Amino acid sequence: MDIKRKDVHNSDTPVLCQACESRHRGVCGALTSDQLLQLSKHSSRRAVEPGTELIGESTQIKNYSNIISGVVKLSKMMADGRQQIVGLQFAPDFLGRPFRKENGVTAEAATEVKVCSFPKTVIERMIGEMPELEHKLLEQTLDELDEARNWMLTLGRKTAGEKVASYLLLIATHAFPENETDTAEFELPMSRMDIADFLGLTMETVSRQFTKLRADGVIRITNNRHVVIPEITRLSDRAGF
Amino acid sequence: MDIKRKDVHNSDTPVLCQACESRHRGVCGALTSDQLLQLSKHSSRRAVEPGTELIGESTQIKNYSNIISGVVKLSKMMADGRQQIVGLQFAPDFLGRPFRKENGVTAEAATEVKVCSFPKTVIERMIGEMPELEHKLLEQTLDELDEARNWMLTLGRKTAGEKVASYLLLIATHAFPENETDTAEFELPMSRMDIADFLGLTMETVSRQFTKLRADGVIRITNNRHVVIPEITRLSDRAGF
DNA sequence: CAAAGTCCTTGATTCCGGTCAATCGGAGGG
DNA sequence: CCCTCCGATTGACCGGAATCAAGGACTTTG
Repeated sequence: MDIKRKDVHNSDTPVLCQACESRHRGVCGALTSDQLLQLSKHSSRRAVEPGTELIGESTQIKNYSNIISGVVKLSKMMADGRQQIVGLQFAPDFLGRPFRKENGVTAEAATEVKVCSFPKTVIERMIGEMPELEHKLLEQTLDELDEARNWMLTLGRKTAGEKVASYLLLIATHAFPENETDTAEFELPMSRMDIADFLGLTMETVSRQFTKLRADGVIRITNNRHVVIPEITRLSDRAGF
Repeated sequence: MDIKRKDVHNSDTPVLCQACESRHRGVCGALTSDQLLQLSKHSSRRAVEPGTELIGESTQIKNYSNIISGVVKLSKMMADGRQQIVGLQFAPDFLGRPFRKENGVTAEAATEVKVCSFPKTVIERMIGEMPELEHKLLEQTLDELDEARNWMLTLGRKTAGEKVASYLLLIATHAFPENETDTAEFELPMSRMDIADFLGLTMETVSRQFTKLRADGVIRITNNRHVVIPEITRLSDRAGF
């Protein structure tokens, strides 16, 4: 596993987990600063490169993590290699399946990812002691369930064109949580293959749909990853809602 | 709304909610008998016919329910009428989206359904007071999320044949939670159209796949709804895992 | 029992997206 | 600079599921 030295802290030194102070959706948003300090004694931060497997589908879970930055893809694979990405997680989401030994999905870094991890035992004890923490977890889980169900509509009933438009809107929304203007500009966090695995399509079909959006003047792409959407309402018309 | 008289109780009379005593996954499994009695004062039971809408996609939620018996389908619809069933709920699941005014999906009775409902205000107060209740909710929500993600793999990556086999296995599993033998026999809780909407297919394709399974001797069907699967392992080979 | 209705099945044809294969283009290395 | 590598694009063709259209089985109604 590839760990950048500068981002690694010895897990015995008390480190204030910075991710947990800032935003609303991470596990630690529910904690007081005292509790945070407690947790920090057991936490360790690290940064990993794109492609690094953070959690295996049927490996034992030894620790839970908060995502500090980057995008994590959750995926499932069939015996013959067919793959489906079943969710994306952004900072400051919580990573891990509580109350189970295995978590049923593979978590893999899509971009460079920084995480802040705690041992399973510590976090599960804290859940038992602090109802606010469990409440936070319930809220995130309910949000993830809503997202999963939204995506099921996309997978089951949308055309390739609508799927790609929906994907771009999803990423644009996460890149600019409260965008006022009608223009969006961002880096795609995933390869064409990953996008295909997320949309239940092939790489080639995704590529053709990008080409069509480009030809129609709805989007502009440079370096394969950098996207500009001048009028995002024009794109959402194509997503089919 | 069609309510069978004999199943309706006046919500002012204290009624012990029987659904809540028996099984493990409903909300009330976490409650003591005293708490149950409390809740019963505000609960009302009713039975509805197949097709009855229990919760609208964007209607205000006034109450939450436990499913006592029957199957409830959760679905989403696009502006042009395309529909996707995003989940099935069986007794003793909890029905409703806590902490939100709207719940984003339509809940509709697939079979005859009996539910036990409580006002939103009562249950949300109880959640705040009783951590066990919130824990129960978190566990159900996590299970539903696992199921949703499993189904995303089915929707995105399986063929029509594999989808239908997966559906039959899902229903067989819920009909016989711990089936020892290799034979399964049950009633399909949904029409061909519903199954299609669940699998992201058309009615015709579902029908053809049933015909093929019948021709291959994997299943037997009578009255369109009654299914016998002599060797369920032979079916799961076709589901693709 | 006929008529109508609902749900399901079957057939003929079309078309969207998959498959297979060639090519492009930027990044990096000798 | 050429060469290779890798991801993305493009093209030709194919196939699985959708679409359109009948027809069948069963139930309900008068």
